[in-house]
Amino acid sequence: MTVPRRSQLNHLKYLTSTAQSCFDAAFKNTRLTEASQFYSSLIQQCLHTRSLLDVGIVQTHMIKSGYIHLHIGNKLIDASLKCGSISYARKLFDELPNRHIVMWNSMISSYISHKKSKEGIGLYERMVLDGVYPDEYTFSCVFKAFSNLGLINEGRRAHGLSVVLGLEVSNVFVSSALVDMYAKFGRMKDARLVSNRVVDKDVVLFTALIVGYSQQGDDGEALEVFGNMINQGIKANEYTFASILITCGNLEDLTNGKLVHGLVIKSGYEPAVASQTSLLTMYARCGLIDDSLRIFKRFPNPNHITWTSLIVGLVRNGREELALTKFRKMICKSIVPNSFTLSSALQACSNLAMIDEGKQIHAMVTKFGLGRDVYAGAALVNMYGKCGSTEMARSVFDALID
DNA sequence: TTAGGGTTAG
Repeated sequence: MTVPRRSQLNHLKYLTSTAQSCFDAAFKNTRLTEASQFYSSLIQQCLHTRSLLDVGIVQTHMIKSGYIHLHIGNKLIDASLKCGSISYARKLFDELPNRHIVMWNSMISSYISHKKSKEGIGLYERMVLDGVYPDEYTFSCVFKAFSNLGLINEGRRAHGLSVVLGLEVSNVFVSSALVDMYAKFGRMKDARLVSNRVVDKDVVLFTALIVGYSQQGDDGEALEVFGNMINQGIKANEYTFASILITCGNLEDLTNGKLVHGLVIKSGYEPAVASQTSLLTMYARCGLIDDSLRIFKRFPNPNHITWTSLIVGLVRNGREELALTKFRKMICKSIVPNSFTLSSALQACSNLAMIDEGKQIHAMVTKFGLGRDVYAGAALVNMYGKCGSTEMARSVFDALID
């Protein structure tokens, strides 16, 4: 049997609907290794077409011809995931009598990366109950799911298992995922303990630690960690620079902010959107709003985060009128504002006591489904209160706590 | 077979 080409998948579709039995008879005469090669090639074609329908056709044919083999079954699951259907992959996964660790990991990580942390953890727990040992790939994705779901005790239990299996600090992917989990739970002491035990630290581990300290309000420690990283000869990347610039901004530390800006240019990360946005925020926080405006002008296509960063920076620096001009311009460009953007625009209205503009933004809050958002709600209450409309402030407040 | 970690706006 020759290796099938694109046309053979079409041919298989044709056979499936018309002369299935003739093809099956011919197929059964071939040897198993050839069948494996045949199906592998067909699945490969499904990956090119990214069509779940094709995966289904191949699967149906495999079942009908009696050729279901673990190796091929795994390939089918992989193809279904790559075609974007977790539910179809899960159906195949549940039907397989023996599952390879790779497939457990593929299923779990697909759930978690598609914001289905609960399902991912459910499968992880079933894997452990089934006596399948999680490996470094399993741990590198499940810790994120525990922090997404706020399950600290379960996360700590999984951490314990990774220690027992000798994977806690021997694999930096596992360690950095652990550091990130503890940081998200606000447990920086635990994050630091894990990090200290890692021999081969890398940029991701350091970045997770820096972000953790910064988000817990310990920007001084974040800056110190960054210094340690540089001293150890580990190069910062786009993610690290974006984070450390925010740290400098929080500290209103223009000296270090400019020093980092120099490093960003030297490292070639200046064009990166996150670096630019963080630079803009750092300068705004340090009171150099004109530098922020200059950086903003260089953006060819600013996204909603960039626009919002500028608006927030302008309001912070007492440039509310320009903030509202930029806000209107952003809306004209059909960039959808979110809770961050709208609450900042409302802050500008509040400072300027512009109730009519505030009312228009109130309508947008409702239009974009943020009527129950606490930040937008608080900004509305504040705006109506400052503009002397206590009745409206009260009504928004009551709707919020209802 | 082939699967994995960290950024930017309150």
